[in-house]
Amino acid sequence: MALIATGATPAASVASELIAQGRESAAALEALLQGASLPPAHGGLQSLAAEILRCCDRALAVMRGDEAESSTGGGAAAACGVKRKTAAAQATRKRRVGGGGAAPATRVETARTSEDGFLWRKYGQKDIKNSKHPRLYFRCSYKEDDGCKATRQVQQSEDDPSLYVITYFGEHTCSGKTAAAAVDDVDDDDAASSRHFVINFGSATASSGAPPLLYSSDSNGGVLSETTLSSSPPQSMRSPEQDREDSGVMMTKEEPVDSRPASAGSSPADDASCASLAMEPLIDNLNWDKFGDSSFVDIDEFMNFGEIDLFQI
DNA sequence: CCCATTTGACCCGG
DNA sequence: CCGGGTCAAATGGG
Repeated sequence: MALIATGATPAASVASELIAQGRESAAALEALLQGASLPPAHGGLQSLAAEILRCCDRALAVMRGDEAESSTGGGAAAACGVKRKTAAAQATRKRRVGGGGAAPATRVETARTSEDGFLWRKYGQKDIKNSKHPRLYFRCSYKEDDGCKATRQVQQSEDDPSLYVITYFGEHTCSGKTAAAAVDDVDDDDAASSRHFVINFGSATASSGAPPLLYSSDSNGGVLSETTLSSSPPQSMRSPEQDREDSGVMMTKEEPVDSRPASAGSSPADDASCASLAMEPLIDNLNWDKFGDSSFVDIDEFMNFGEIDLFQI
């Protein structure tokens, strides 16, 4: 349950973390490029970003010792299947979001709320045993109708009040609509169909053969779901103010409760598994939209990559 | 009036 | 029985 899956050596952990950060950046870059509605000429840039992303992924996989799996694209699914047992064991609590499927989890620590581009609706809050701060539960806001099973948990870090631990579960099955819709909102739905892009990791992925979204790992079970953040689409709707502070996370209120004795304990609580994902049609394309209107710069505001660490659980 | 959040109850697995 | 996750009625805001 160490924070970092790569428990091997400290150095490895650090390296892994760094790579993860690099991956984040690459993903962000890709997202930006994607969203920038650049002239076709820039397609190369995207591929490049995708390539970097891929390399990071592979590096991470290798460090974890999963290289075999990661390299085997379709294998990912297979690998997952193989690991299924492990996964199943861990994913004891199926009841989670998807009910049926175990969802891969990605844990992210961020200084600020990370705007991942999706709209989340809070559906619960719970005080956790050894945490001073409550854990907030969110699910993809966009219509359960659409059946999007993505959820995420947000909790303020114990030690560092300025950090928030955000754990993502599940995939955004709302692919077609959610993200796009959200983005569209900016203008309104009227524009609906016309303006959303679907990121095509395909090429990158294809080459590696692995679905960009998940990687199976070993017992520790981490599955690295696609980077929640990086990929995050833009979508800034709602009130500007909200976007930033409250942004997806909104700790607006619970935050206040900051001082309280607690021993920490990094609880690995999250259960994740790759299992089901593999089975289902890989959703390799969340819809990303342009970061739109605001311009890339915004991304900085939304997420502070420097402060984000991605962990596999 | 609509809808997201709030908050306590309920449910499930360990 | 406990801890954690989700549901759902009530509430507040826009």
